Amino acid sequence: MSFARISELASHVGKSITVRGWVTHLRSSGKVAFIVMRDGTGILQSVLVKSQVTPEVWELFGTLTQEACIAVTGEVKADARQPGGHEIGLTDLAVIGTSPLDYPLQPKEHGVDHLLDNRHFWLRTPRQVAIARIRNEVEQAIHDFFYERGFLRVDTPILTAAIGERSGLFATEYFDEGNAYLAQTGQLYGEAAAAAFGKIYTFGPTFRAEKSKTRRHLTEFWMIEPEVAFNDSDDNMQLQEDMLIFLVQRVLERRQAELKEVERDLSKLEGIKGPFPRIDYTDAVATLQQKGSKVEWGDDLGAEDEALLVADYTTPIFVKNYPKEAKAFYMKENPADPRTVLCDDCLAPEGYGEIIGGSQREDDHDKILHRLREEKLPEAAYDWYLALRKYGTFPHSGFGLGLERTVAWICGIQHIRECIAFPRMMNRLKP
RNA sequence: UGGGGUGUAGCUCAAUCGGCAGAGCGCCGCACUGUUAAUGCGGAUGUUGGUGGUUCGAGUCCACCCGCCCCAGCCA
Repeated sequence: MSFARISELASHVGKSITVRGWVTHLRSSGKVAFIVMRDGTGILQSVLVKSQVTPEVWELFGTLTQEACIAVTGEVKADARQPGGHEIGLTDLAVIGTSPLDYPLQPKEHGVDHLLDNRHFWLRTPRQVAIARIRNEVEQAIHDFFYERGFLRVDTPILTAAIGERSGLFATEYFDEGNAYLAQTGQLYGEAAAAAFGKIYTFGPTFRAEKSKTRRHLTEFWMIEPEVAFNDSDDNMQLQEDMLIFLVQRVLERRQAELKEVERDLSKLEGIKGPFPRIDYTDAVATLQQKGSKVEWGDDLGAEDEALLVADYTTPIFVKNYPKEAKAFYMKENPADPRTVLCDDCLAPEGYGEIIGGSQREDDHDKILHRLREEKLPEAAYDWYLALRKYGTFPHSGFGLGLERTVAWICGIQHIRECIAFPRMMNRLKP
């Protein structure tokens, strides 16, 4: 007996083959019956004609339920009516795993709470499969992008001492060392690695114990953080732009079927070309004030302000050189305006908001120590980080790309919880 | 943590002014040889999120609590 995946059926037309998978739909017209099944590579309909199969097979069909795992055997026929272009004329049927009648998901609309409670089953639906494949394409494209450009991937620790961003930390006991914290960023390690390897990137999970309940936040999310020795802030933005264009192009080239499944407006993605506008924070504030915003110089830009700015553009935009107070301690002071730092937020179009935060890093030992103290951060935990500024300090820049936010934008998905297999949110630790 | 919603059958929702708790899907039975969320006919399915209160009478009004959703803040 020879087996095939649904995606491979084109090369088996006219032959008898066995396909294994899970029942998604059952239809019967008395003497003709249909089984629609899924195997992860596609959707396949098999046809049973009562007069052409054994009574045992016909009877077995009657016992099938949604999500039963089955093996169907029969001749592969080309059939233009079918989604995958093929159909099986069933001659034999076997049940690999039965499925009771109380399967929680039906082929119809469900509420999001129910879907999240049943995320382990929700993943089986066509839209979720498409999103997962696009995410996978984006991940692979990121690796390819950096590999082709001579970057080294560095895997940074997940258990850390208290370093990183200012917002909430997840803590756990760590032997005699006191508390360990789940990493909020790999950046500081990335900076150390950049002095060893020149161009590096990290790709890993990060954790924020923020009580955020918005469509753009998860407590556990995946971040990609390149760090490049001798890149200044402008080089940094160029790298971000090149990467985003590369990612969008790759998905357009290789994931047309999945983009169609998630009903993405392709013209929006096809319009993603450089150069992306680079707007100075100070100019952005002036523009926003003209548009009626109450924002004042020195404030961080809120979601409403960001949306107002982005509305004029069809590509991502950079907002650069924010006031020092609004940003992290490690960002380099702007020589042209010391009230500000050399940084950028990359805002995706269509209201998807910030997908990248980047900056040139402060490379002056005394300045960064001063900022550390201003922020009242635990100086001892940063001793090795400060030493990077002592032994061969170097100009360098990097950024953090939020993977789920990027996938949400590329897919046109409203909430990033659908862009990761098992989302972690304030109120979701299961499944 | 604040603001705004919402909670009724397994799921998605309806229930007029406070007056017999309903529909579709799914499920069960029957019919049907080409269905695409098949169709037609028949059937079973309820602690109306919880606790109290008002009332002759509460899914509906009031109070408190709980869950969930959306928005904001925090950020990627």
